[in-house]
Formats: sequence, C-alpha cells, structure tokens
Amino acid sequence: MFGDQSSLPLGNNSGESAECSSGMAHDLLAGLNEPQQQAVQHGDGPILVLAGAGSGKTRVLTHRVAQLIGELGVRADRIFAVTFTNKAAEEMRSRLKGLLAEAADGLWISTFHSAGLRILRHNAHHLGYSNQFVVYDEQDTKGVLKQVIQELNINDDRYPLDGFSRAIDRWKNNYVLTAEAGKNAFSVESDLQAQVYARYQQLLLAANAMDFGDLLVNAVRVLREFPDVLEYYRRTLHYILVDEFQDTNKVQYMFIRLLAEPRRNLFVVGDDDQSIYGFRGATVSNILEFEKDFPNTQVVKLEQNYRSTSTILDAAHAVIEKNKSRKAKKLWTAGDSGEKIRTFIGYDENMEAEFIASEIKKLVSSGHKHSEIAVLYRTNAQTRALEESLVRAKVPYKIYGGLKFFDRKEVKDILGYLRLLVNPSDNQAFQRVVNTPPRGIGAQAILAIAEESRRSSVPFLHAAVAVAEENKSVKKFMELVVELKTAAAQMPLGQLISFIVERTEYGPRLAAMKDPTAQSRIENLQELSALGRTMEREGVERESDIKDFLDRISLTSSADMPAAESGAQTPAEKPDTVSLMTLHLAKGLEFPVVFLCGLEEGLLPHYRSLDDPIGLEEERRLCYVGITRAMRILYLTRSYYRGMFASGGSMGSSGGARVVSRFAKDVAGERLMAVGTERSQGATFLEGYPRFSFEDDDGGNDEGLSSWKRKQGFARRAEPPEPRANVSLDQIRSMLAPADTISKKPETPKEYFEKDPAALEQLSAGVRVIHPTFGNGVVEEVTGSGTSATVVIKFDSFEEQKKLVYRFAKLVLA
DNA sequence: CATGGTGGCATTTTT
DNA sequence: TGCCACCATG
Repeated sequence: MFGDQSSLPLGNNSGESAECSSGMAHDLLAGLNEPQQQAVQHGDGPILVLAGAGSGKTRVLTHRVAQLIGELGVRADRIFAVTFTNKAAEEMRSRLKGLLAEAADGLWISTFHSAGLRILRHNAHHLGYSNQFVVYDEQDTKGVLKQVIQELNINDDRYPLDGFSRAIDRWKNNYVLTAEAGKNAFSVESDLQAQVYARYQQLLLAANAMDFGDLLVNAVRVLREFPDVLEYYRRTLHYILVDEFQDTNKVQYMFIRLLAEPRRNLFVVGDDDQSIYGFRGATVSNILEFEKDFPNTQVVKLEQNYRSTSTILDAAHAVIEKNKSRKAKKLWTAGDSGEKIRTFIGYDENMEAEFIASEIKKLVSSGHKHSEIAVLYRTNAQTRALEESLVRAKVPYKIYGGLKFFDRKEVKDILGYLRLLVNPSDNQAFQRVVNTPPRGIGAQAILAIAEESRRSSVPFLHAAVAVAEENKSVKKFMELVVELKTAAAQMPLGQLISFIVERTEYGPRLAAMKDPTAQSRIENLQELSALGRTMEREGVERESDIKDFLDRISLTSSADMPAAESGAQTPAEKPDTVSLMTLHLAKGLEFPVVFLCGLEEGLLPHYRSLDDPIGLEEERRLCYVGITRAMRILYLTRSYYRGMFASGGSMGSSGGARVVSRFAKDVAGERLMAVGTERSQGATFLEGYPRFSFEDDDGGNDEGLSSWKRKQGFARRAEPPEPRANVSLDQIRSMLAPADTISKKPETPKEYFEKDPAALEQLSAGVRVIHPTFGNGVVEEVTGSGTSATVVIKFDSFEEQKKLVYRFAKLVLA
C-alpha cells in the first residue's frame, strides 16, 4: 500500500519532489504509515525519531516542516533545520520547495558548519576576530601547526604533526578550550599538545582565521558568553530539526541545545545503527543524553523499510545484530524477497574492478541505467583500479570525494591571491603565494618576513613592507600586491581572476611548460574565472563578491561535488553515470544496484580498527550502511591479493593473501550466489583461491589467472586510460549556488536589527544597510541607545537623509 | 640564496 | 599516486 515509496527510481535526488502539490492538508499525511504520521503530527516539545535505514526519514523530516508551516501556521523563518552535508541540505530544500512552493521561502536549512559560519559572520567580533575572518582549510591548518612546532622547538620525529592536529581536533569536537586543555594535561605529551593548541589558536586569531572546528566551537562560545546574541537567535528560531542526529558530536549537540533550550521544540532524527563518524567525535550517547536533557521526549520508531528487498534486509540484519551496543530493532518490508546477493572474488583488485565494469555493462544492456548503479568502498585508494577498468570499458562514472576541483594546486594558488587581497592578515595565503610562481623569494626571505612579523606583531604582508627595503624580489612582490589590490576594487570577480592569472605570470608560465598536464591546469584556471563571473552580483561591493565566493568554496565538501567523471555524455540535464563513493559518503543515498567491494579483513573492517572493539562496531555499522543502500540488487566483491603498501598486509598471513571479511561471513548462506570466476575456477568468495592455481603464474598458461587475464584483454592494455575529464562548470556552479535558505535573500536573518540591542553595536557611520521599503543606504549617525536609539541614514534612492527609530526600522546589514 | 630534479615514503573514514 | 626532504647546480 505504500508501493509508491519503494519504487522510487533513485531516492537521493529525484524521488519525492514529484509529489508536490499545493493543497497541503491531507496530502501531507497521505502515503505515510502510522509512526510516520505520528512524527509529522507531533505538536510542540522534544521528539526523537529513530529511523531505520530506508524507513522514509527525509520524508518525515520534510513533511514535518510542511506541517509546521501549512497546518500550524508557523512562519518559515522561525524554522531551522540542520544537516551534515550540503547535499543533504540541498535535497531537503528542493523537496520542501516541491511541497510548499513559495511558502518555503525564508526557511533556514543548512549544515552545522555553515550555520556556525553565518552566526560568526555577524558575531565574531565579540571574540576578538573581525567579522571578516577567513576559514582555513586543512592545508592552511597544517601550515600553522608546522610553524608552531618550529617555534616551540618540538622534535617532530618524536611528535609528528598529525598527532597534534588530531589532538586539537578532538578537543574542538568536545568543546575543550585551550585553558581547560592546559589544565587537564596529564602527561608530557598532552602537556605539549596543550601548549601547541594554545599557540595555534593565538596564531589563528592573529591571522583572523578560523579552522573548521572553530566554526562550531566559536559559534557555541558566542552563544554561551554573550547572552544578547543567544537571546536574539532564541527569539528568532522557534522550531529546530536535526538530521542524522547519531552523528552529532559534543559541540554540535551543545549548539542545538543552546538554541532549542527555552522552547524545546526540537525534532531529531537518527539511527544508532548508522553512526559512522566516531572518529570525528560523534557519539551515540547523544541519543541517550537527549532523553535525559529533554525529559518527556516523545520517541517514535520507524521500522518499516520501503527501500530494499527482504533478502537485502536480512543480510543487513545478519551483520548489524552482532553489535552489542545498539537498540534492538529489526527492519521489515512488505515487499518481496527479490534476488539473491551476488558474490565475486577476483585474483587481485584489477580483476575485481574488471568484473565490476563488465557486470555493469551487462546490467545496462539488460535495461538498467548507469545512474541506478553505485560502487561503494571503504577507502578512497580503491578508486584507482575501479577507475581504470571503467574507463577501459567506457562506462560513464562519477567519483565523489577525493580530490576536489578546489583542491587542485593551481586553483588553490590563485584563490590564495584572492584571500590575501580581502584579508591582509591571512598569513597562510601569504606564504602560499609569495613565491608562486617562483620569483626569487626563498626560504631565507620568508624567514626574515616571519621574524619581522613576530617582532612587531603585524601580519606577514605588513612585515614584508619592511623587508622589501633591502630585498628587491620582495619589493617587486609588494608592488604586485598593490596592483592586484587596486584591480580588486575595480574589476568584477571573473575578470579579476583572469587578471591575477596574467599579472602574477602564473598563466604564462604554465603555458610555457611542456608538461602535458599544464594545458588542463590552464583550463582549470579558466574555469575558475568563469565560475567567478557567474558569482558576480549587481549592486554589491566588489569585495563582498570575493568574500562570499571564498566562503562558499571553503564549505563545499567532497560529498557535494564529483571529483572526477568520465564518459562522453551529452550535456543533458542529468548525465547518466555510475556513482563511485566511499561508504561514508553513501549514507543517506539509495540505488537500485549496489556493488560493495573490498570485503576483506583489513579493508572492511579496516586494519586500523581491528584491535579496537568500539572501532570494530563502527566498521560493522559501515558495512550495514553499505548493504542497506541497495534497493534490488546487491553485489559483494573482494580480491585475493591486493597491491597495497606493506602496512595493509601486516595482518595477512601468507604474503598478502587476503582473508574474506568477517562481515561477509555473517551474510553467508542461502542468500549468496556466486557469479563470475568463482564458478569456473574453483575460487570461492568465502574461501579464496585454491592454492595450486597461481603460485607462479608465469607457468601455468592454460588455466586460472592467465587465461582469465587473456580473455579479459588484461595482459596488454588496450589503450591508456584517458585523463580524467574535468568537472563541468555547471556542476560546480550548482554546488556553489545554494544559499542557506530557499529564497535568495540576504544572509542576515530578517529581523536582525529589529529589537536586538547587540545588533545596534554594529551600526555606525559608514555601515551599509538595507531597509525593506527604502532600499540600500549608508548609516550617517547613530544616537541614543536601547529602545530609544535612532539612526540617520542616507538612502541611495533618496536625496535627503532619513531619521529612523532603530526599534521599528527593520534594518538588515547590506 | 633560490631552484629544479630525484628518490624515498606514506595512504581510513570527513565537516 | 602524490608529496616532501634532500642535494647538486646556477
């Protein structure tokens, strides 16, 4: 009776938007089962929805929002929905757009990190940052850490950088500020880590920069330490919804708790079986804490699965039921049992990949679309073999995760210039670009600049002015910066980027190289410029274009955009491609056909978790997530040997021969059906290859591996794999485009200046503001304080200035 | 003092 | 595979 749900073609991004209609009332509940309706109709107060895989979680979430707006008359801008990835946020946004049309305007839907960023863009000044701070990525962060380690004279053989970066990360996940970290140091090492942490934060502050963790930590700090700010957000956000609640860590939990506390209208959705971000500090205990912190929480369980066949669900259950720490539950389906699970063992990872590629071709010729198929794996390293095989078989695919467009060196370099232009204290950007391309400023010169920067406590860029006195190369660089700075004030973004590429010699030098990759790098820069052009906005200050551009880029994650794709597809709307991604990225998605590969001990479960029971449980959940992505057909594959670096084989006994994953064994039995080599070569998925076949494969010509290789055209590589095609401009653009809300309104919450005393502090002469009826203007004077404050504003479209009572003028920062 | 080439080495998962 | 450290050269 809910058949329509289980037959969704590709739930993640097509799916339910089709159901949109305007007469909301009963449509909202139609097609929902009992517990789903219960969740959607829940009144005020806290509610925890335990939603198993494929039980219609997103559907409940979106219908709940629609219910709040359509039935209960809640204003859209009173609702705040948080997700983990931009992709999930975008998905929710588009479904709501389908359900509610323009009634959805004003909703705040965003990831935790963009929410933090948005709050800090208005409030970072409370913490001593400028509101124009930059966001440091991992590389920048490592650069700062390196500096700290040098400064503190730490032996980096004994204490490697990664250790510090992990420690700091852990602290931030748990909202441990530098002072507490220092106080609680219990060993030489942790004391050292705390010192590094403290100095690291100082340097970030000096550079007016925040790392990813800071976006949350500092947001929470602002809310905790500045009651006015907290008050403002509490007054604005009446209903809060959280997706993937099992993956929240402590800071994130503090964040939503702070916001939701007074009204307690908190709606969280999660599944303890799908908690796979323990390494990031996520803790299932948040689910337990939740019921403690929010007494009288209503709990709703969704156990009916609309996605998979019962065979697939059984297999998934066989894997997950072995976990000790989980709430007992079992998914069920009203659907059929479907086909058996198909298994394959390849001799090595190439053969495994070849199999997958050829199997995909078969599936496609029997009527499946490429886009219905996903290949999932534990580690990004596994993509190499897969990609090669897919290219050779001419199967169009997209890889999610891994290297992003914005991670490419040339792109980062040019972005480095942009960063430096809008934020002169961005020392990491300075170091990145000061000698890129090489212009005679080496280690010594940079050392001198760093020295000067320390001595007079000014940013590197300023320090460089002093150094320029006696260093011609530095002087030339400074002149370049001035020239670019001038250009930045005059040119639109796209043009500016091209200008930078030219004037820094970056482009010309690339063009002069004979390196075959140079051409594609030039193209990447052209794309960057084109992208900049599409981000230009009318009537906005040039600099804010640059800043927004940089913000969006720093929050665009690997899940949001394919890192690589191939296959000549027409530039149609939805290119038909197979999806490749890690198990982590696959969470929340579904596909009619799923290949789950590398089912080997040491890979899934990953060897880093083998000796840790808690880690093993998480690996098990990961496997569970993988299996439950499949709707109709599931393949489990592995290989017998795998060309990995020594570490991976450390647990394998006989020189790298790999052992089948314990999770695969749990699935074993009637449900499995061997396909491919297994039947022809005596190899079995669960056992491996018979010994005799491949001990020396130069010898035996007519059986086993070599013949298989010949048959597959293995030995001679038909043609070299084509270089990865670049991601299309359209895709990048569409990823960057979505703002926090459905409508393209200013980032500032509507009532920012309505009654909030804290906001008044931001108004002073020269600040640009927007008035709902008078439009854009600039503040000339602020008089009085509190509720009697008045503001004099000169609006662009009026000759005379206007004097407005602050309390009533619904001003918004421009 | 800066640069470019070479060889060694490390690779979980991500906002 | 891609990045970093080191070394020889200009």
